[in-house]
Amino acid sequence: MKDNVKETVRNLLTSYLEQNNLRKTPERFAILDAVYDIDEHFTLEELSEKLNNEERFPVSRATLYNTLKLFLELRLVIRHRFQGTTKYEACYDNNSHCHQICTVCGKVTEFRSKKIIEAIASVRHKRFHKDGFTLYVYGICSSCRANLTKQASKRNKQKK
Amino acid sequence: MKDNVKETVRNLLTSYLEQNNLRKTPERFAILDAVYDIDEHFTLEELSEKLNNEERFPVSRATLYNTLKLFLELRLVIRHRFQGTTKYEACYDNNSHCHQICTVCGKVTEFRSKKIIEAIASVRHKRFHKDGFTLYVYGICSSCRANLTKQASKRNKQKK
DNA sequence: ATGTATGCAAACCATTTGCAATGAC
DNA sequence: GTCATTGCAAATGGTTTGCATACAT
Repeated sequence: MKDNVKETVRNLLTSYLEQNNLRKTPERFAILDAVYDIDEHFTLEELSEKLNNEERFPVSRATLYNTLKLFLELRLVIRHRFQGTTKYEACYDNNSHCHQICTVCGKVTEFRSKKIIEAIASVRHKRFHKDGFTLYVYGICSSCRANLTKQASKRNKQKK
Repeated sequence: MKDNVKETVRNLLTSYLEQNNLRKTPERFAILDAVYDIDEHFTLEELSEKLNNEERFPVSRATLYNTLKLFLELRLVIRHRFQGTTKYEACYDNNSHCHQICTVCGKVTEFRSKKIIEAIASVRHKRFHKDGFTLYVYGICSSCRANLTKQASKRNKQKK
């Protein structure tokens, strides 16, 4: 992740903590840094490992949950629930991509579409100040589709 | 939900079960009917209550989970994970609305946008056959925003 | 008759909670 | 010194699993 983004989110966190009389603990900043060093989806487990290894800042599970909750409220991260597993993702300066999910194998791919972003931005909301979005497009990937076709023709042969 | 929709999804389920040598149990059809009688998000708990009361078809928790899983695969329902709670929703003939979520109070509202639907439909995917989407637009609702402003000015007074 | 589906109860496991110790202010 | 925050361990609760029974085919 770009350094200026990391700096910006650190500043966002700092001012939020100051304005709300919360404490600027080293844990919080270590976790924020780690989150913004990952360029993709990650599980809490993976984040924990990253903080434990890599000469970083080991943190308890409870603190990880607490801090990610704080970041969620601040919209510094978003949380996805893909097929049973929970994944997080840094979203500041990174909230404009869409997710394509195969409903058979569960594979998640990202894509971008200027048209979609503009369409979402153009919607006027009543009594609501919008600041981000998550789009999941569901379907079947080509390899799963091929498998399904194969299975179907197999079944037909058996019947004959 | 419109009767012709209920009929259509019953047929979809029937042919899927037949094609895959699965059983057309009364439970499955009772659950499908109940799901398509609810016009909004619902929890598994609420679905269970609906089946228990209302002269319907009481079904065990395990079967509910099994059956909803089947419906998810068939894309007869979608599953949302809102702020800790899991909600389901009938999605056949009902998959074109978007969700607006307040990140402070968690309130979820639906909205529709032809422009967004068209933008999503217009995207060409590589090796992927799209058949539905879920859009969450995050932000702050006006009442939460008002509260935040109130709190902030309170804090400022205290400091003086 | 066969094997899938159901229902119960137990197991699971990610997440939350309670509380004592720590440390930011 | 005060009180928010951390970390541990225990509790929670939604979801899954195993297995005996029921029943669709």
